[in-house]
Amino acid sequence: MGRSPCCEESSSVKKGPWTPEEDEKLIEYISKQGHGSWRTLPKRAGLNRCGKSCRLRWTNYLRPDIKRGKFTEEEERLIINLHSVLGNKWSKIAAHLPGRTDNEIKNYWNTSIRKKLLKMGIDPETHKPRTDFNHLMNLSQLLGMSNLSSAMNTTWGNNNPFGMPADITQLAKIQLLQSLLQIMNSNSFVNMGNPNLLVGNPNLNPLFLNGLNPLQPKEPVVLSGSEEYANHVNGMYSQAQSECSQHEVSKSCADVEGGSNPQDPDYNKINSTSSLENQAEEPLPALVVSSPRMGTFNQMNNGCNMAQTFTKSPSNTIFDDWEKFLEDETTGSYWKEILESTSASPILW
DNA sequence: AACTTGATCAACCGCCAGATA
DNA sequence: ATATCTGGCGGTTGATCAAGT
Repeated sequence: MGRSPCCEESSSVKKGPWTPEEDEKLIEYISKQGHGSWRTLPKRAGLNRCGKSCRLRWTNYLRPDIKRGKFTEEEERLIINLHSVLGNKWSKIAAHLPGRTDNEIKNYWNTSIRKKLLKMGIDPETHKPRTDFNHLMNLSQLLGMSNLSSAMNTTWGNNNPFGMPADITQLAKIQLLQSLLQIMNSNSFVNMGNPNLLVGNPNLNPLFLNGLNPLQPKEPVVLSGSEEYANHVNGMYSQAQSECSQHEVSKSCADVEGGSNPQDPDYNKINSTSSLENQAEEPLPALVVSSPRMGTFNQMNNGCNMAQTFTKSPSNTIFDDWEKFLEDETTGSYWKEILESTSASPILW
């Protein structure tokens, strides 16, 4: 069976933006008669529109309880939170945000949140760190440019036409580090569940959480762009996890469309061990950089043959960038210090 | 001022599942 | 049991606007 037409085949119903007059007609009709059958509504209301179009206009725009304006931080957090549990079930997510429509939430996700998460190296579909090589290659190329830029600076000084802002360079380095570690995490090289990893070793402390720039220790980090958002999202995730442990998500999800419903396909997912609760067992790595270890790095390199799977960037692989990065005089001493001190401490990962 | 680019969002399209004949 | 209808949903498109060049 093919798709059934939502409107009379013969009718030349109007499409496109609604006029104020049409809105008025629709509001007046529904407020007096209720919508009844959407299919027959347009005729009854004197509208030359498809029933589907009327329903959409009403539910997404004209309904009296629609909330307008920017999404609040609280709403944004809730959306990310719910999306991690429900996925692209916009209507179910919308059920938790009074006055917000599924369409609005979907748009907001696609235009804003999704991009922010991607920028942060988080896969918006899985809510886990991205490990795709394209992302790494982009960082690698950025890093390559920064290396070139440094070289040019050395040669040309302030007249370097390829000069890149220092914070961009550092951001690229940070993100590259983060991505590499995320790959290691996803390949079980790192036991992120081990609290010692982040807490036990002072050098392995989350590098951003203490507000210090790992590349320039003792200097406060000037948060801008994605770093700022990283902290923001970090907050969201940690709060989401804590809320989840307080059953907020389970509770709110169970309330979807009139309460906990064991027949709801999402019921088990939501009410048993929710994915967020699973994350509590297998917590999401914080959006921070742990310090690198050459031992593990080699292990990764050998164990996965990852370097072989990389296509070479025009100048080098990310491992070459890594090497350059570690050799970089401006950052080298700090990282060498970390490497030395961590190699002396028990292997945590 | 003109043009380009990117972001936003209302609206449409097509599929699906449940209801009904 | 099957065909058809209907409402709902998620994905996508395109118009509009703002910011940048």
